[in-house]
Amino acid sequence: MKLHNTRSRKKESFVPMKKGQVLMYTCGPTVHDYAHIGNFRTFVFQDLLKRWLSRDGYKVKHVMNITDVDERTIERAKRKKVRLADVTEAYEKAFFDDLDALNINRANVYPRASEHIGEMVELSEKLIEKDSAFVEKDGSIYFDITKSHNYGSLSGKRPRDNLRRKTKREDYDEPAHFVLWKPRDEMDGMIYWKTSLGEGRPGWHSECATMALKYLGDSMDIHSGGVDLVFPHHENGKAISEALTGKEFSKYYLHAEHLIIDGQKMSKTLRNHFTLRDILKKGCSPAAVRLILLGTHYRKKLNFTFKKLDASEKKIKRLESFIKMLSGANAKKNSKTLEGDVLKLKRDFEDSLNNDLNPAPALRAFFAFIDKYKNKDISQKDAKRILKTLKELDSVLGIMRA
RNA sequence: GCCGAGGUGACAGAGCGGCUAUGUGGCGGACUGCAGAUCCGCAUAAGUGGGUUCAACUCCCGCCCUCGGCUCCA
Repeated sequence: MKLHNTRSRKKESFVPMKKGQVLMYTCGPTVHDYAHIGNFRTFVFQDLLKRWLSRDGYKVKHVMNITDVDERTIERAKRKKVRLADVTEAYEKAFFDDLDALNINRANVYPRASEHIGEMVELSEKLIEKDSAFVEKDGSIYFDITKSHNYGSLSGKRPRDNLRRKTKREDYDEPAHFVLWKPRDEMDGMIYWKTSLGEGRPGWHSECATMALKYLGDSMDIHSGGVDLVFPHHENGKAISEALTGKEFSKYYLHAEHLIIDGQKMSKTLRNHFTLRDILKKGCSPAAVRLILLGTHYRKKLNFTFKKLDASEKKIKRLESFIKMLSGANAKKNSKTLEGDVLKLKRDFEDSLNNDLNPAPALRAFFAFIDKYKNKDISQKDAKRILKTLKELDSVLGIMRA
């Protein structure tokens, strides 16, 4: 199986650290609001990856964090004048409901940032000890990127490149040290923790490094998220972890391109910012949404349109009516071509997904197979064989109703 | 300034060095009391200039154009 590694910018053969086992960490939602359809593009891609690895015989240990302490969650709680937990618990629940709707398999662990404050404090202290971090006058703790020998190697960015751009402005501050710990701030209201570092709260980048270390150990096989996380989030998480352990943070980095709506970037001002709920309210099936999110290769921008949703809906209906038809199959003769077609379907399906999880040829093979048999008289025996095959492949696609 | 993606028929969107992609829409037909669904058939293609080749939409080079990222972000 080949996967595109962001770090090398090449497709590489996938070989996990330990045979038969995959350790995977994916960046989860910030529970300040309902997750939008673009978030789910990434999560569905990761689900496909996980399902494919599982089918390939790997035992996958998957950790996905829940970011429940950050500017946005705090902002939301302040505006609604409720406790932080009231906001984050509600949206976390909504997130899991949405995962179920899209038939996304659960991770093994969903650690919350708020429950790992102690570990993040410890991490900051260790980094100070190692001289990889420093304390500012106001009590902030920054990671010193000049101490990281390969900072920028994941994203391909050299801090110098930004220097030129930034110097055009006044607020230029180089190098781009990033914050590990923020001292208590008036803006945060009552949200802070009393720790050995003083009162404050953690910075976002500490979170993934800390929880990955705790639940997966010093190194993992796959770290994944949306492209926007390549820099700075994953670059920083990598720098933190590697400064601490001296070991490679992750062997592979997989990043999903963004979803756009009608050719435009999703944004609230353009009023094209959709949550999964918004879309399902229009009456389409969750399976059709999943099929759209699945259908475009993860490294290409996915152009989401309602026209496409209609086409997707029709495809799901075609699949469902075919399955219904199978239950009534009672032809006398068995098909002579079926066995060969099943083998070809499986082979095409596997070749396609083994090639950096390319879904298009796999889906094409899947639906072409259905189209070939939907108008044929099928025996009961053949119907069983067909259904078994479709179900087997759907353990990866997840678009059939159970 | 730096890094990256892409230009295929009305639209969306694949694969492939020679063989009809496919879907939506359109057109013609079948079926149906009408509609819908379904089925059969038809049309429309490869930004631009060169190169490699017996053969290029597919490989190589130049040009044009579009788009994305560069410490809020999946």
